[in-house]
Amino acid sequence: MGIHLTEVENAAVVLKLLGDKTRLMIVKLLENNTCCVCEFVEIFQASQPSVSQHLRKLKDAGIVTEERRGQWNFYSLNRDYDYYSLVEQILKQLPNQDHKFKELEENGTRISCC
Amino acid sequence: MGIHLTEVENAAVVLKLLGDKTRLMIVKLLENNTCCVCEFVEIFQASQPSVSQHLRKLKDAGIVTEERRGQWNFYSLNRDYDYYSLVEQILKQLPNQDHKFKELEENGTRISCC
DNA sequence: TCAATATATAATAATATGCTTATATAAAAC
DNA sequence: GTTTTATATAAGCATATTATTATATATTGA
Repeated sequence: MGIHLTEVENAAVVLKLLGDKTRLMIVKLLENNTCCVCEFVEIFQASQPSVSQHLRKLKDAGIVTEERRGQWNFYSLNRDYDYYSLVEQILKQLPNQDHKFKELEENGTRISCC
Repeated sequence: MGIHLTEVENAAVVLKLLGDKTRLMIVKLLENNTCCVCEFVEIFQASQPSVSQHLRKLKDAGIVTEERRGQWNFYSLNRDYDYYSLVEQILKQLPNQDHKFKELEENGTRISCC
């Protein structure tokens, strides 16, 4: 988080990052899961670069962490993040989205990596 | 809130609105106070139209309410707002900012209306 | 009625954002 | 080693956002 910013300003940065439907859904899905890029591409029916760019913003901010496993990059919620409690409280207000993963499986579109 | 939007999408709209340091501070200050525009102009050292435009966005979304009293427009947090619990939880994560009002009084810059 | 005060609104310009397309990288499979 | 798969990055463009400047409105008080 930038130097010289107040707590409120830092929080505003976090909220702005979560103030995008794709990123907010990514973070909500990561609440209970570790996912690789391909799953998000399927779930959002979005382009790979678009998803990748959203993930990079979240990673650069420290909200999520990235872990390379072979060909795949797995993303997780960073529970050591300075503003994790803010993120946590926001996620608690949102309905569970884990059915998205089941839909992928049912459609047979769940990529084998994940 | 727009039609056809999911709960997560609606929440993203709220977070985007609060993802601006000026608007987030406005809403935090309104947590315990009812304020008119001139106070915000003083506190933020911002232009009157800038503050007015931020307040309009918050009002249009339903996050705050506006009440005309004579020449002045007083703004309050809308506790009947659909996503008030989300707003409330976010504000709980932020440090109290009521000292801002005391600073105005001490500087003698607190406008008489408020 | 006229001037002052408080505020809203409109127009504009600068900047930021998010997507697409194209390309680069890196690991795995053959 | 060449191809395939998964992903990242870069460039470009369209749109959105925010501040400024100028102006309009509405209330108050002389």
